[in-house]
Amino acid sequence: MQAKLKDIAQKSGYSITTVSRALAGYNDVNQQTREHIMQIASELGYQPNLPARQLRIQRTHTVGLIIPSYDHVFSNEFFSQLLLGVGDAASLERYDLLISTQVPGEDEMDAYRRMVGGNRVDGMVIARTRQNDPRIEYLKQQKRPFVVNGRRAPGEVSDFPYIDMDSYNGIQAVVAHFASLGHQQIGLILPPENMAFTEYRHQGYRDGLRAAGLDYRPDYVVYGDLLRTGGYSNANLLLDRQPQLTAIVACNDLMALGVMRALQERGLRVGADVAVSGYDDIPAAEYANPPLTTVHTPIYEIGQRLVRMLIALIDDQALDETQILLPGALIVRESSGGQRG
Amino acid sequence: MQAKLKDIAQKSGYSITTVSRALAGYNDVNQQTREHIMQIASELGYQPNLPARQLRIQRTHTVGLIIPSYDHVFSNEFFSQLLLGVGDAASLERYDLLISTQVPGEDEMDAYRRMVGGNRVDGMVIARTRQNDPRIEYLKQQKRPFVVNGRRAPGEVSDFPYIDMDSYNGIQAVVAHFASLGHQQIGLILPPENMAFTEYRHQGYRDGLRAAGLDYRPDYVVYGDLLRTGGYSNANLLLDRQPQLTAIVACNDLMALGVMRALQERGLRVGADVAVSGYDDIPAAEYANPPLTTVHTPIYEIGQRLVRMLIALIDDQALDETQILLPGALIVRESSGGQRG
DNA sequence: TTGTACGCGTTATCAC
DNA sequence: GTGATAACGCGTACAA
Repeated sequence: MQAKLKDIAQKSGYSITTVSRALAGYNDVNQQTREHIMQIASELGYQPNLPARQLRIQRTHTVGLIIPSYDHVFSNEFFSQLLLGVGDAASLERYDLLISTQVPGEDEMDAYRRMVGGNRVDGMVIARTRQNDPRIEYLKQQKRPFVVNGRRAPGEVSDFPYIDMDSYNGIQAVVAHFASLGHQQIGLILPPENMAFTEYRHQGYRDGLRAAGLDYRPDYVVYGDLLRTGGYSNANLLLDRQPQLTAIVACNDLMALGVMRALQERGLRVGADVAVSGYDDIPAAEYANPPLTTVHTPIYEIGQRLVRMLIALIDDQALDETQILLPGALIVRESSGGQRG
Repeated sequence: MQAKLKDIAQKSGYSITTVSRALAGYNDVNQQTREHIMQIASELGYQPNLPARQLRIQRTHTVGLIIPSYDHVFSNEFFSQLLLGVGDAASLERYDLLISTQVPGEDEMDAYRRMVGGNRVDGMVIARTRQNDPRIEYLKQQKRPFVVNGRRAPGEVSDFPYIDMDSYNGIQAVVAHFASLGHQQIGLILPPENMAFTEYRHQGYRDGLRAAGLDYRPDYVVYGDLLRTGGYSNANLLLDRQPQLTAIVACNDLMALGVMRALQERGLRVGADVAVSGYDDIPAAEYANPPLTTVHTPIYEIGQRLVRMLIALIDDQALDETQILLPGALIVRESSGGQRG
């Protein structure tokens, strides 16, 4: 049997109220009384019953995060980093983290309704926004605190707190880098079309080419799936049709690794024959062979900052910044190759 | 304002009791009444208040998992896979997952006391057992359901439900494989000394050598940290002192990737000059250059099965198996090289 | 400084 | 079939 306030009250001779206040640190309780009570509490191994407390104070001290099912497949690295950032920052504020992985068959919104509508969390972290994201509508309508990793697609209004990476800039920097090495035929493997950030990257590519005086060619551009296998198959697709390409910009590191594998199977040297870049800078990028040029994305830090924003919102504190765009840093490694002849 | 039973009761004209029973699917309520009530509930967007329900029925429908702080650093892949397995299986049973990442300063057990003692979860999943693990003692003493990934170290009694991989066998298979290729000087990079599975792997190595008629040499063995950097530095350490080594067995893939990097920096060809193997078979292993020989470990599946075991325990069902040892499968790839001259 | 009384929203027991 | 009523464990206004 678990010890509860009542047990401590009986054993100490004080009322439940006094015990509650003593343990909660109220200063209107006699010092000796408090010590006595705390002594007994620790003897009994007292732990407050959290559901009861939550019901009473209407607060859970918990933030929620739902992992969409399609994320099981790709970008594990992304989610595990985000999760650790979110989890660490939450722990520091003594918040817990409630996770639900959405099961494939189920309506995505059910998980949100249970967590939010069921009062299991004080606020939500949303990741991987898509175009017309229904989760955001729901949370706005419920008037529950939430923060988002990723803004909406270009053209849509992002009227909510978010932290996003400036992937327009990131891809632009990659293209400028390749152009400065003398590349003129630069292919692009985009994320899936319905992801919010896809068009930003597409535009970054376009404008990067223009800034370098190069033409945009639609047949140099394909949509991938953010997986290694997607990089592999799309690189083959691209090279079958456009063998003149000397550089391939992949929109994440996993796809870039797949691209490298495809090149190597074709007997092409990564870097020397075809330059390759990724995006995200996951640990595997540095350890790839050759090491992968990429854009560093501070996912862990984004997770941390998101939670701090969220907790501030929950506590009704004013936020200094509610919409943050983080620049990515270009990391040049050997997969860039050298200056072109 | 959130709709509660009371609101539905008022609007429908029935009592809270009847509303509760109608929504819970009791069959002692009139069919028309039920439909009427369900209609109103959906109009009001009713969602049951979970903390209240939890308090009342003394069940949370939640399983807990605590991520130790040292795991932030290494083996992300391990934890993200485990987490997804746990999360998916939990979702299928309509359980949620409460995560706490232990903050570095805090006493590890505090997180467990809050989760378990605070009645936030019905049971716990424990991962990465260490020698003399205090978490297991605590949960046994609390008489709370729990399942463990990993048994205790050799010599200790594992009197609790677990699923572990048979890493004794796995490493033995690797050594046998290398020996069959003609290797006679085989180095080993172990996990940290205090991890429960370290000694199993050590013994697998020892017995694998003996089975192949090779001598065990303590100076061929070092302890790593399961990180890429640990593999890198330990490979250099090993090769500085024992340049005659022709094969290095690393106890996880990350370290193996670090070993490969060290070899390549020394101008040695992975496979041809020095064979390398890892353990776990994370996705990066297949995509390494050259692809990495390793032992496949079904972490995702282990996570799933652990949760199913745990939920069975919570529901007081009898388990057919409570202690499961899964064999690992040797995956031979190019980092093995070929037959030795 | 301490105690009494009440309510958070739900489910379960019992009577009608 | 349906409805009062109590209880889960806690926090807090108010009174003493």
